[in-house]
Amino acid sequence: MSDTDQKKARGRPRKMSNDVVLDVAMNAYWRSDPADVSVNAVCQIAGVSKPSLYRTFGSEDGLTRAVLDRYAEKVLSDVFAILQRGRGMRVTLDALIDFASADPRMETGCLFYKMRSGKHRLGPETRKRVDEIGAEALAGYAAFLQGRRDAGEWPGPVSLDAGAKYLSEQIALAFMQRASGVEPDGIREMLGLALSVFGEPSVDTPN
Amino acid sequence: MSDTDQKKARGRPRKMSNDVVLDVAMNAYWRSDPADVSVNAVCQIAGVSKPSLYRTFGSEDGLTRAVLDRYAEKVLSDVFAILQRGRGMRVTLDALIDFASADPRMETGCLFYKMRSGKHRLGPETRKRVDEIGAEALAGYAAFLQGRRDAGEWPGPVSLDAGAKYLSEQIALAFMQRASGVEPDGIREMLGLALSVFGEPSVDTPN
DNA sequence: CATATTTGATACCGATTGGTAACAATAAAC
DNA sequence: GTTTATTGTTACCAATCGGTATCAAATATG
Repeated sequence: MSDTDQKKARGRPRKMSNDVVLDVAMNAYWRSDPADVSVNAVCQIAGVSKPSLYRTFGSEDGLTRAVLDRYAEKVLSDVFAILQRGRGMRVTLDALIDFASADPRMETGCLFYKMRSGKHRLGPETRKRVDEIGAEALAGYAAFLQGRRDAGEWPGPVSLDAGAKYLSEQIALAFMQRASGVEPDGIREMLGLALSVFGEPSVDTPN
Repeated sequence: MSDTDQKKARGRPRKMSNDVVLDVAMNAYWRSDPADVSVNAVCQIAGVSKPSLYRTFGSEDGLTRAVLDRYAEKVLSDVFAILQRGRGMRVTLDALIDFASADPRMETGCLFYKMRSGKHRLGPETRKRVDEIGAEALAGYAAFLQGRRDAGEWPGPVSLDAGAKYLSEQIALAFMQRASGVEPDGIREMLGLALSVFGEPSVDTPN
C-alpha cells in the first residue's frame, strides 16, 4: 500500500490523454446528440484509433457513461451550485432562468437532458447513471424548495415533491428549447411565466 | 373530363389497402419512435413487401410524411376541436389537461411531438410538414387565447403570442412525459400548475 | 542494448440500414 | 383467352453500425 502501486506508464506513451478524448467526445455529443455521433466519428475527430478507444472505455456504453460523468462534474455542478447558495426564492429562480436561457455554454442545450430524452438508445451503464443524476437533481430542487418553505417564502398548497418535479421539468424544457434553436429572450419569457407560480417576479403586475 | 378519368384499379388487387399499411406504420411509430422503427420492420408487421411499399410511398420520407398526415387528421384534430368549441378558459384548459394527461390513446405520448423532437432525423418532406403543423397548432392556441381575452377572461400582461407558445409547449411537455411513463396523476398535477398562470382552477386557493 | 508494453494503422467481422433490379404470380380489362 | 397492370418474392446493393484481430512502430523500464 505504499507508493509502489502508482501505475507507471510503461510502453508507448499516449499521444492524446484520456481527458482530451473525453472532452472532444463530450463536445461532439453535446453539440448534436449522442445518438447521432458514432464511435467512428468520435475516433476521427479526437484523433484516436478505434482499438485504442475500445481499450480505454471498453464499449460505447463505457464511453458515453464516462462522458456523462465528466459532464456532470464540469457543467451540472454549476446548476447545483446555484441551488445551494442559500439565496432567496426570486434571486435563485432568476439565476436559474439566466443560466438556462442565456448561458453561452448551453447554446446547444444540455447534454444530460439530451441523454435523458433518448435514454432508450443508451447502454445500460449510461442509462443507470442518467437515472441517478436525475434523482440527484430532483433532490437538489427539493432541498432548495424546502429551504424556501422553511423561510416562509413559499407557502403555497403545492407539495414539495410536486414543486421539485415541476421546477426540474421546466428547466429541462428550457434546455430542450435552447437545443431547438429558440431565442434566449423567448425562453426567458416562457420560463419566467412557468416559474411565476413560485411567486411573482419583482417587476410587472404589482397587483 | 367525364367519368372516364376515374382511375380504375386494373391488375392484381392489393391484398392490403394503403390505409391499413398507414395505420400499422402509424401505430408502430407512435408506440416507440419513428427513428427506432425501420422500413424493414414496417414492411414486416404490415405484411407488405418492401418494393410494394416503395412503389406506394417512394421513400421513407414519403411514408413518414403520409403517416404524419394521417395522424394529424385522426388524432390532432381532436385537440383542435377542443380549442374551437368556444367554451370558457377553465373548461377548455381542463379538457386539454384531461386529454394530455389521461386519454388512453395518448398512453405512449404524441406521435407529432415525437417527430418534432427528433426532427433532424426525418426527411425533408416530413420535416416541412412538422413545421407546418406546429404553426397550425400555435395559431389554434393563439385564436383560443384571443377569444378568451376578448371575453375578458384573460386580462394578464402576457402577450398573445407568448401565451400561445407557452400553452403549446406545456402541452408538448405533458405528452413527452406521458411517453416517458410518468403517471397520469403526476402529469395532471404538473400541467395544472403550469396552466394556473391563465387563471386559478375553480377549487383550491380561492384567494 | 534488450525487453516488455502500449500505442496506432489496417483490415476485417456480422448485422442492419434505406433502396432496387428481376421476375414470377395473379387478376382485372379487353 | 389474351393482354396489361400490379402485386409479392428473392436477391441484391453500397454504406454504416459497434466491435475486434493482427501487427508494426514506438518508448519506458530493466
